[in-house]
Amino acid sequence: MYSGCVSTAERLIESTRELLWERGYVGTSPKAILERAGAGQGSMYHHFTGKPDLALAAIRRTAEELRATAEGVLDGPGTPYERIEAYLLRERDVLRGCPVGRLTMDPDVIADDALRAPLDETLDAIRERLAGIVEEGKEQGQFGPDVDGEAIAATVLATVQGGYVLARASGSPAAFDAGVRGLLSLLRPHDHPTV
Amino acid sequence: MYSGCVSTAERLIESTRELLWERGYVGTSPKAILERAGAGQGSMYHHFTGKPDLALAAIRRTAEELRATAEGVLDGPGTPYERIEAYLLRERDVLRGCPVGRLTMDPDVIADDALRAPLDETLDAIRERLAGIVEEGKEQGQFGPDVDGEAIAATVLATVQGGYVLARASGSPAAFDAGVRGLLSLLRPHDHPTV
DNA sequence: GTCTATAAGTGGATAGAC
DNA sequence: GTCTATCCACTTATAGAC
Repeated sequence: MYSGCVSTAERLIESTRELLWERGYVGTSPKAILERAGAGQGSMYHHFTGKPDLALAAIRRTAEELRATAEGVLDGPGTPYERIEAYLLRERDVLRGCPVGRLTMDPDVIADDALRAPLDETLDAIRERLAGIVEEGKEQGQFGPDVDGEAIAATVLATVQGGYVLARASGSPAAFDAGVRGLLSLLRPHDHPTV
Repeated sequence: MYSGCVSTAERLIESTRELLWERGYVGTSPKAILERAGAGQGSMYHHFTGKPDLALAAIRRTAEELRATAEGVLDGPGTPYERIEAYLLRERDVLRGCPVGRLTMDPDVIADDALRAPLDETLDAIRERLAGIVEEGKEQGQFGPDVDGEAIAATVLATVQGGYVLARASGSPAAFDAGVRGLLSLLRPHDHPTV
């Protein structure tokens, strides 16, 4: 049960965030949220219009938080390669999966544009930021002149999201780490033949 | 509603496979399965002990089918690079996601070793097959001597699984295609500096 | 084998007391 | 604002008729 010296609405949102991460949207009931938040039915329907409304608030916050974390690493110090490496190697609770990515497998989230929007915006923003870094690396000669920033950015993000899938299937973070290691070996700067 | 000239048990399994793909395990109710299969409660509990038992049969079949499809492409003709390319470019209904991969986000599947096992076995088999192909490519000089087959295999599989995530978030297959394109550009054979 | 009937519990939401 | 009571449909399963 979520506890802390905060408002009921706040506790409801935080409880929902936890449950959405653990069980997804379909797997999360108002009852479970209320139990964890230590609140009654009335509180929830006073602050929110219903489950979708509360979930929207929770998803928005989770998406913003993930975006801030990712951009914090990507805007850090180092060469373009080093920043992508830092992003790929940053500490993650791999077996929990990505709190944003996992929601894309939720039919009720994907069916609702309002619920899907925060996922799209966050993943897209990270992708754009990665693409810019790759282009930077190209200009500096760290990556070959023939690489496509947008494409590589999608590959990097997909490797992370897919790494979670492989890890959860096997019950071990090893597959995630292997995928990241493989990608880094492919990205690692070496002499580029001038097209 | 699923129809066809087959046994009731068969229709139940096929209906479950469809629903598990569309809505996951938590989002699939016996009632929905029975409606689609055109069967009554009694039929289901006659052939299976309950929802988990029926889901297990469905998941096993889906996992085997995916494995056969993937290995069919990977064991096809062509150089190692071409076979990996064929795997990455094979026709997919991208926005539906991977029928196996999506189940890894289902808490009740991951919590049950019997339900999780088929996912693990299938993804692991594809990974092993990919790793072997990369090693083959190394021997033939198509890939550099420093690449790690196991790691690259995980990267390839993760890019596919993560591509589904990005595509579903954006509501378009474009991100999947971009990720694959980026990966292929990184894998494409070129002159390798001898370590 | 397949059907309907039944049942205890949950899902999601409303009403009204305090 | 928060609580409890109430509601109806759904979930999962069992019982027993045909």
